[in-house]
Amino acid sequence: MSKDEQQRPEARKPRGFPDRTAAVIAAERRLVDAISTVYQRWGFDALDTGPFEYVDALGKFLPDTDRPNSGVFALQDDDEQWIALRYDHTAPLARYVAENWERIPKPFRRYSAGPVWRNEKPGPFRFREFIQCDADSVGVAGPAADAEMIAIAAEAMQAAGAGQGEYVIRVNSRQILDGIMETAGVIDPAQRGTVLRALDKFDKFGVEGVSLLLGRGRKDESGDVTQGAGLAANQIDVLIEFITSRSTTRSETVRKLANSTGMTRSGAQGVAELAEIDAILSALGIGDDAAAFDPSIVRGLEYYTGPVFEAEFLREFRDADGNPMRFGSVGGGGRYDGLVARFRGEPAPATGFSVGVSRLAAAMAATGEEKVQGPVLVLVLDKDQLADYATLASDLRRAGIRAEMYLGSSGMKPQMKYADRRNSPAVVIVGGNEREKGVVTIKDLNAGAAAAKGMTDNDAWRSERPGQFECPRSEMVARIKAIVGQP
RNA sequence: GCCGGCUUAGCUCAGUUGGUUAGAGCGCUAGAUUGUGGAUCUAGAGGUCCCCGGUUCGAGCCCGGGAGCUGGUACCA
Repeated sequence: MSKDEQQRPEARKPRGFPDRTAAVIAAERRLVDAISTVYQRWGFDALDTGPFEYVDALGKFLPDTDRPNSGVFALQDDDEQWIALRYDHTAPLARYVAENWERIPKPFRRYSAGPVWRNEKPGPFRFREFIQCDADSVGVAGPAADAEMIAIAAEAMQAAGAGQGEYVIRVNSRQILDGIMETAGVIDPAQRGTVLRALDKFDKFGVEGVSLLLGRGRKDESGDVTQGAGLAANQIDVLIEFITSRSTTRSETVRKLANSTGMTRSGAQGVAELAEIDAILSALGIGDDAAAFDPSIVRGLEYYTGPVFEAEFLREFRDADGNPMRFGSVGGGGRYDGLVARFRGEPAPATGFSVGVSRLAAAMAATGEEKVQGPVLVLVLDKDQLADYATLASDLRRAGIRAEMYLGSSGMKPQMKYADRRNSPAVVIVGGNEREKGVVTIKDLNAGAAAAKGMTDNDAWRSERPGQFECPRSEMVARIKAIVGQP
């Protein structure tokens, strides 16, 4: 091995930070654009904060303040203060609002789209950097603001391309969850955390799995055991009955919850809020299929204080190997009344919603739903005619058509292959014959490929030249516009 | 983080009890075709058998350690 080779770095990529292809980027832009438009229309103003925040401003919600790098990406600044990349848009917003409290209008409504970073184990369609599209209202108390947020979430999902029945916003209330835990006799805060996390797994593990997690614990596929909450059978019954009390309509679910025995004061208040949210959603035209009440929704732990909601994309995708894959949650939000107050000591109620754009975009690109059309390619056959080829490409660009002159040094066949790989819609061919006649030859590559499908004989394929035609130079732009579908 | 599986050509994978020069399909490059992306045929290029150490006359294969990938689980503010 030469010295040179020993010093050569290995070309490798840190995991969880995917290289994004043109198809993914196109999907991301389309989603960010569509969702931002919804937020804008509902009266939110754009506001972006920087990528870094002080660790203490990101909050007590860090899992372990002694190890500032677990969960977030943190580093020590010149002045020895710890700063960290934001893990969502909500915490930075709370800091901004607290810092600019005297200047901003209240209620304060803003949206933001941009990357956030989480230092966690990445998985399929789960990244350490991803784009979130976020809307928040600060300074608004009461269920009307939450109902609005839920309606916006539904609109955002539709804007992202989810049709009727392809998505659902599941709604629950932290107050009701607190109430039911009190009823079940779960008092210890640590145990409450374990119980909430167990309830949140209902979607994944069903009644049986959640019961195990609430009781002794559960063994996973690999044989590893998850410690349970250690509840007694009668306590587990109360909680299981609660999370399965979902009905097909919001009003029926509310009725069931209201009638459930031993409901506490906090629980009753939560139920009353859901009833109000239901009424407003109905007035806004949000049906039971678009927004449902689901007692098994929990969403994280620390900062939510009231209604919580989760957006689920129901459409089934297939991965590269053709295996069906479900999305699950692509967004979430809820009421977080304590987050701004943390900085100020006076109440600042708030509610918000966030869509995880990157996962959606990556899946859409993976399923081929998002395909990027390449440029029209002007082939270079005679090296002494470069100026002429450059003019042809320029004429196309001036008409708004994506076009390039071939810049390599290869022959015609490699140029055709290049056009194919770029997913070009067409190539422009001008050789001696065409120049003499004052025409160009245009080859519609998609039409050519379609026509070639039935041909098995090479000579026929050669002589027929499917998808190919000559036209006067003056008609080139118009003919190519027709091929690329541009008016 | 915890538990499991995997790692051989660009990709997907064979590789016998530990035995000479490690294979296939696909892909890639070139030609058959003066100027044509598919198909067919022909030829060619392409390897640190993940890394380090051990056992052995001999290791892709056995043993120990490490790394990476992957699935489950935990965490997900």
